[in-house]
Formats: sequence, structure tokens, C-alpha cells
Amino acid sequence: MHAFDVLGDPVRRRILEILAEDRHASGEIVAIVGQEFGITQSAISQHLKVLRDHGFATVQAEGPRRIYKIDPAPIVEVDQWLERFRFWEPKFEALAVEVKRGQRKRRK
Amino acid sequence: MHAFDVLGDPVRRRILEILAEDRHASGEIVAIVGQEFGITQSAISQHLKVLRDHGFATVQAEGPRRIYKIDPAPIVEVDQWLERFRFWEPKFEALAVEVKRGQRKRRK
DNA sequence: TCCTTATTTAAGTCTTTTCTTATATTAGTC
DNA sequence: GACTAATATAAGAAAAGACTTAAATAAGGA
Repeated sequence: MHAFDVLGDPVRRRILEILAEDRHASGEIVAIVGQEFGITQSAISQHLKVLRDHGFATVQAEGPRRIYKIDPAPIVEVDQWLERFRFWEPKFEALAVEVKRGQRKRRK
Repeated sequence: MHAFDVLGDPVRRRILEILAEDRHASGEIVAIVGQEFGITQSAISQHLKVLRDHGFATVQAEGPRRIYKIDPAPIVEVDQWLERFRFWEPKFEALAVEVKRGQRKRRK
């Protein structure tokens, strides 16, 4: 499964959005995403596995909880593939400026 | 089908790579991609339809030929979704520089 | 008009993905 | 050690995706 396929699923994209904000326990993600999409804990656990297996997230046990943290490496890869299209539109130049200005709050 | 799903298929990614270089007739794409992936003209035509239907490419009839041209709009959209992850890694800052330096040859 | 070339569309098969329910695992508490 | 809470895994059903072959469409030339 290619990184783009991983990002193809709306549940997984939502999970990544949540993890982009902060680290979260599996159960917290289940609480949010489960409600939003109306799917079971099991389904979400399976999506978390896909994210793990493809390097989008890392886990750390904290007692009985599994704390998920984003790993941007595969996203960088995707971003680099996209690179070849960036000269096609002024929109991309605008984006470049955005990125350069970036430097928002950063979490470890 | 989400834009990320469109990009999830290796054949479609290859077609987009080709179209990023220049406009091409369907048959030219078939010649390249068909050989590389060992799939039929029909299969490729179906991939081209997906690209059309999701706004990644536009077609223009030229006699019996269909000339395909890339349309970056959905790629920009994807790129914007990715935006929220860009502050996570120095790699992204490096990319930003890359993009800013960009300004390669442009085709219409 | 008939034939050829370029391409799309239809129909059906096979594979992969995404769920569900049921069960297993593991940590902490009584 | 038994019970509960948090999570993962197994098995199987249903849906979606990516092919194939066969047929349709449309342009251009003899």
C-alpha cells in the first residue's frame, strides 16, 4: 500500500489531523473519530495499524494506554513527489510563501 | 473517490508524471505506460477517465486523437491539506526553499 | 461508403479494502 | 488470582477498484 493509499481513507486523514495537533491515546481517537464516522473501536484500531505499518504514526505504551504520535516521514515523501507539479500554478508559489512564513508552535 | 485515492494508483501517478512534462495524446501515454506496466490500452483509457473525472487532466480532441493536459487544481487541494503537517520537520523547511527557488521552464 | 486508426465504454472477474462481531491480550486494581 | 478497562487481532461479509475481452464510436482517407 502506497502512502497515497494510506491518505486516501477519510478516517485515516481525520486521525492524522488529530495527531497533527497533539499526541493522543487510542481511546481518545476512538472517542472523536468513532462518533464522527459512526464506526467501531475495532475499525479505528485497524486504521491505526495501517498508520503504524506505513510509518505515519508511532506508538508508546503508557500503562494500558497506547499513545499515538505522528511521524511526518511518509508525508514528506508524498510531498516530495508532489514537488514536480509545483511550478504549474501561481497557487503553488503562494503556498511556498505560506510555508516559508510558517514556523508555528511546535510540539515534540 | 478522493483526490488521494486518485493518486494512490501507480499507473495514474505515472501518467501524471508524464503529463507534468508535456501534453500527450492518449496513444502516446498508452505506448509508454502500457509497456512499463504491462496493461492494455483499455485499462489505461479507464485510468485517464478517472483523471478526467476528478479534474487532474483535461482533454482536447485533435482529429481522432485525444490530447491530455494536466490540470493542477486537485493537486493544489491535496497540497493544501498537507499544509498542516509542514511545520513538523526541518525537511519541510528545506522543501519550502526548494519551491521558492523553483521557477523552472513552464509549458502552457 | 467501406476500411483503418484512435479511443472509449460495457460487462464481468478477481483482488483488495473496510467494515462487523467475536475473541485475545495486557495492565492495573481489589 | 479474578475482574475491569484499554486495546489489538481474527474471521468473514460487503463493497470498491483494477483489470480483461469484446463491442461501440468517431475521424480521415481510398
